[in-house]
Amino acid sequence: MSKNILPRRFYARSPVEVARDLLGKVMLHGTASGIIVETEAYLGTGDAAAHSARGITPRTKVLFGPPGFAYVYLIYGMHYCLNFVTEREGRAGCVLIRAIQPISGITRSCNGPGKLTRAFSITLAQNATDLVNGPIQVMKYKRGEAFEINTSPRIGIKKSADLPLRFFIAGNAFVSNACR
DNA sequence: GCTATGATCATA
DNA sequence: ATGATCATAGCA
Repeated sequence: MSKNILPRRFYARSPVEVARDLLGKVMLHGTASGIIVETEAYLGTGDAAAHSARGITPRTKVLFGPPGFAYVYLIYGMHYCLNFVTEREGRAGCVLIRAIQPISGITRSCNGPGKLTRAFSITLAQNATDLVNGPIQVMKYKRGEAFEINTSPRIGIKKSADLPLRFFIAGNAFVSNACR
């Protein structure tokens, strides 16, 4: 039941590659599961919008650690955001999970970064947990159908807002409301 | 120690 | 357009 979990080398690449390849994959936490339909890449270098842009701090150190770990933080005092750490140890870079299409165990909508963490009961307690061997699991979707990937600028940031680092499944109804 | 500030969302 | 609400970072 856990043979399809993505290996650590899946995450040991650039955030852009991982963000694209994450679309259509399944995320599981507790009884909740769903298909990742929208992501954003945050680069380790040259990306002023990334939390890692100003170096290692207590909060961002996991971003500089080995790939395949969760980075969770609280934003606006009320919402948690879930990221997957990419790149080899020593290099920052991560992928923000923005929207998920429910499969099971979901009682609230997940079309937005703050909403999906609430629907999946993800909090700071899951920060720095292992995606390969931990409470949050990411795996291939067996019956995955073909889909088109669209890109756009990232949402809700001020710096580097021009970069097309947001990826989402074209036409998917569960993509967050902002510019579909 | 103190203060400003968000990778958001719901409401109006 | 605005308010809710707090961990983090930057500065004194």
